[in-house]
Amino acid sequence: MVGRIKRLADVSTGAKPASEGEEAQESQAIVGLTTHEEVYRRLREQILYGGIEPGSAVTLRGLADELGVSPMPVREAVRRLIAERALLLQDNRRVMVPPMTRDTFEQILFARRALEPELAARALRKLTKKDIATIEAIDNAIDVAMRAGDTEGYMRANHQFHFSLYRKSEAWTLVALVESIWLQFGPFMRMAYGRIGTSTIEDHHEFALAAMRNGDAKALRSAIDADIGQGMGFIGEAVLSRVG
Amino acid sequence: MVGRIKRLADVSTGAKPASEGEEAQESQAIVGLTTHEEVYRRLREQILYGGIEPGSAVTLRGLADELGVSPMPVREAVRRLIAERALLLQDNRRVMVPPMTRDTFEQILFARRALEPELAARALRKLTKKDIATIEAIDNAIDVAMRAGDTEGYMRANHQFHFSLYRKSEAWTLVALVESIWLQFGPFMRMAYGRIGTSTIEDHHEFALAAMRNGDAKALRSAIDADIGQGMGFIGEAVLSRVG
DNA sequence: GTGACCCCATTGTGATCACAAATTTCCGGC
DNA sequence: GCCGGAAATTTGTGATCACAATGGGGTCAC
Repeated sequence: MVGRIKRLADVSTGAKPASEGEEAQESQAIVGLTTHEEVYRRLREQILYGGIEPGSAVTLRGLADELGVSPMPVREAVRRLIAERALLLQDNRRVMVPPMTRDTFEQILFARRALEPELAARALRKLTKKDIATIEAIDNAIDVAMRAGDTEGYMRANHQFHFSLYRKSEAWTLVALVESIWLQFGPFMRMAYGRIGTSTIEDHHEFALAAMRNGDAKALRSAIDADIGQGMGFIGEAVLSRVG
Repeated sequence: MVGRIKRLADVSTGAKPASEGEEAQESQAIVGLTTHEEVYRRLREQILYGGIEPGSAVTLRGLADELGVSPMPVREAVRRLIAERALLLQDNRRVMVPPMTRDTFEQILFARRALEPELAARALRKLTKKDIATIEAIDNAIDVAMRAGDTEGYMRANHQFHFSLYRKSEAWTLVALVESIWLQFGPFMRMAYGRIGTSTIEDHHEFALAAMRNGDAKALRSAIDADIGQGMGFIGEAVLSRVG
């Protein structure tokens, strides 16, 4: 059953079918993927874009039935996400989306500011005009989703904005660290935007784009840093006021 | 077969049986651990302390036979380590300890310097006299192992030195990031010391300990930073001269 | 002697079954 | 009516089986 191209049962996951293009090969590339890998990506997206509420439990057989596969590949996908700290294995051996605490949140903020501006600066050196145009297009998509109040669309586009930049750095080790970090605050971003809406967002992407055009590493660093500070401040205010 | 206390076949893994004490509960706590967890810890240690040569392949059935368990828990343990980037799943679907490249090495160095001094500084605020004494004892063990040319003993003690400090910060999210990073350069540390020996090591632990005693965060930060720079420089020189 | 092709062993992947622990539900006693 | 305990269900864990793909080794043709 390895290379067999078996489509997963097409459940309503809330994920847009093929509007990605971000994960290098997305819509067309189900071919050749293991079931485990496909389950992993689905779950990952659900977590990253807030499809699963923090604190809510996740069961192996439940997911397996939902996706129309045996519990086996689900087990591996879930294990993988636990290792990435996107899911939490409790002492009960039950799995859930980890709740956010003020401490964790602050650490995530620190790690983001320590790593992401650097990634942006490294990417800058390899950025072509075409790359910048692509990122500009993504930023436009962000604006559209934002004005439309499309929370998930906004989150997808925002993720794309940052990572299509970071990936240009080709610093895969650092990118992997940052991806793991994003997985950990994704659900809360969704909670925040779900409460307050996307219309009030004021990101620093324009400054970042200007810095890219000018090849100004220092300015790009501050723009990314400011964007992180602003975005995380927003999330923190919206969510942490009532949580730990 | 869950809670069953089934000792794994006692294979010669090169790992000292119960000299740890570092992972909070080590020797006594096999009780109640899942087989998967136990396999994971064994593999993790082997990788962390250089028991497996970089580039060498790892097979599920091979490990399963070696450890006297079914391939199942091994699969999960390996998946987990792949997610932590301690192992690499190749396109062939074969698993190996990832080779080191100059780029990866440089990124690891950057990440370490960005995160570990901060962890040390955060730990400093919560450090008791007793904690410092413990760390001092570990540093003595480092000296002993170093002079004895006991490479693995040195690596274990060195790991303990850093993480018994970092863990005091209680910044678990950041500690997890750093643990993942250490897993990625463990095998190369071993290669380096294997080639050049441990007798020439000149760490900055004394400065770090002095800073701890004085409660001097700034000095502790520089000591840790210097220690990282020195240690990684040593590894880089020994290994990267002939690799990519 | 060398190269290509085919066969077999090895290995990862997925499904199913068996079991234990934890949770939930339900019933009886107070 | 409420609380406690026992039974049943749910759920994670581990083993075994089946299958496909990759890799290696051997053989045959030239």
